[in-house]
Amino acid sequence: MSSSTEERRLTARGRATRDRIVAAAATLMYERGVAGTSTEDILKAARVTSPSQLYHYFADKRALVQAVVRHQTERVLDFQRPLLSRLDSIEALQAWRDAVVQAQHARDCRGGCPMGSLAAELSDHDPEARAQLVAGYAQWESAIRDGLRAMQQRGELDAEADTDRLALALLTALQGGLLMTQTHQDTTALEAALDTMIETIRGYATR
Amino acid sequence: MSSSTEERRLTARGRATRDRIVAAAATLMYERGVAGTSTEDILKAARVTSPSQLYHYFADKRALVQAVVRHQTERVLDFQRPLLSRLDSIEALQAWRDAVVQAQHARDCRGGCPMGSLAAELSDHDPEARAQLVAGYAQWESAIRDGLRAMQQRGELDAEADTDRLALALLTALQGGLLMTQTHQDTTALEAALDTMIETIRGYATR
DNA sequence: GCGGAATTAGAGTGTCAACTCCAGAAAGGC
DNA sequence: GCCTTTCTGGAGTTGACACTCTAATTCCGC
Repeated sequence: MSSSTEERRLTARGRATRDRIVAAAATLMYERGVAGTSTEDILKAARVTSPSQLYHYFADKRALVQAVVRHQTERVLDFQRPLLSRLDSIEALQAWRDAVVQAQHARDCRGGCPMGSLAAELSDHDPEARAQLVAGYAQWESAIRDGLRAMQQRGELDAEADTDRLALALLTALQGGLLMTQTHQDTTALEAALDTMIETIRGYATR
Repeated sequence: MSSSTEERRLTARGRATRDRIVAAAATLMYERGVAGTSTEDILKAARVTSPSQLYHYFADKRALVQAVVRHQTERVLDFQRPLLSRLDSIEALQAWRDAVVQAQHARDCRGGCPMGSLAAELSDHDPEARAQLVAGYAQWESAIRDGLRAMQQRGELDAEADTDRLALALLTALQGGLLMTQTHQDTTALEAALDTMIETIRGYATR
């Protein structure tokens, strides 16, 4: 009973195949949705020969899905944190915006947010997955908030700016923008949403 | 070959059962997702006794899904348009915001946006459904834009306010807010996103 | 090296979902 | 009324998918 899901003792090889399964599942579920990817396809993609291996590491598909949620949360935060941790100006905020927009183009505007697509599919029917996603969003939100607060403490932002609310609004606009990017297959909505949010934040700039 | 999907001649009874099928499918797919609802469940909910009836009106499940997309788009716009068409002040904009937030509470913050959930699930793999959704969002966006322009023409909004961009940003923030509402099971993110957007718009108010 | 645990193999099972077929009942058109 | 088309009923088919079982193999600590 180490972490939330008790992980039995894993040998190096065991961990490797477990990781391969999660990574393959994450990729496929991102591309085809959770319901749209079969365990068989996952095994094939992970170069694993037998279903018994999957069920050796996971109780059932739901448990695997939860591991995928954790995996994707980690990936997103690993991408976001370095950009957000050094927010020291409106320009840095715009650099973050540009990086996000560019990341969408890099994947041809398909797939949306790795967390957001899981959220849309799972929130209503998988309480554990939902809880994981809420926790992930909380981390993301606080990374943004920390960035804004850093700006504020540097004196770039007015002291009365509500960084909590702005961070949440920014994250929310981003989620909407990523969904719209996926549907429209272009980033104009994402750009409009982020730019308008940044415009509001700029309104609090001390200049 | 009348409309996009050729509709054969339908008798009154035929149209009635077809409508019942679409309505039942829409409800179930909204609650359980498209992949999560079986044709069998749809038939049961629509009080239709045989699968042959479903396949009499729809070529396959995909075709039914597209009808559901149209159905939901219409429902959303029917709810939104009356609120948006009489935007004549910042207060009216806030009334719209309140109505949207309240609608989420009315459904216990579950389900998200009827169009957004379909968009997340279908955009990447059903081009026809995606096209329908893009068209639906365009209508929604222009309803918002018309409202903002009306405010502008009344002199409530500065002439240099970019209503096109603001409308798109508002819709995008709303989509993100509805997704976050679904995941968090509360409306704080939705409120933060919409309020921040409205704050920006207020910045253009001539007062 | 040896004992026990972790890992892998692969065939198999039961269920369920999408879809089909054919025949019978209702309903218009004239 | 009759003839054509629409609509409905219900049994059936096919495939896929999540998951199981038993047994073999590898690994690790000692």
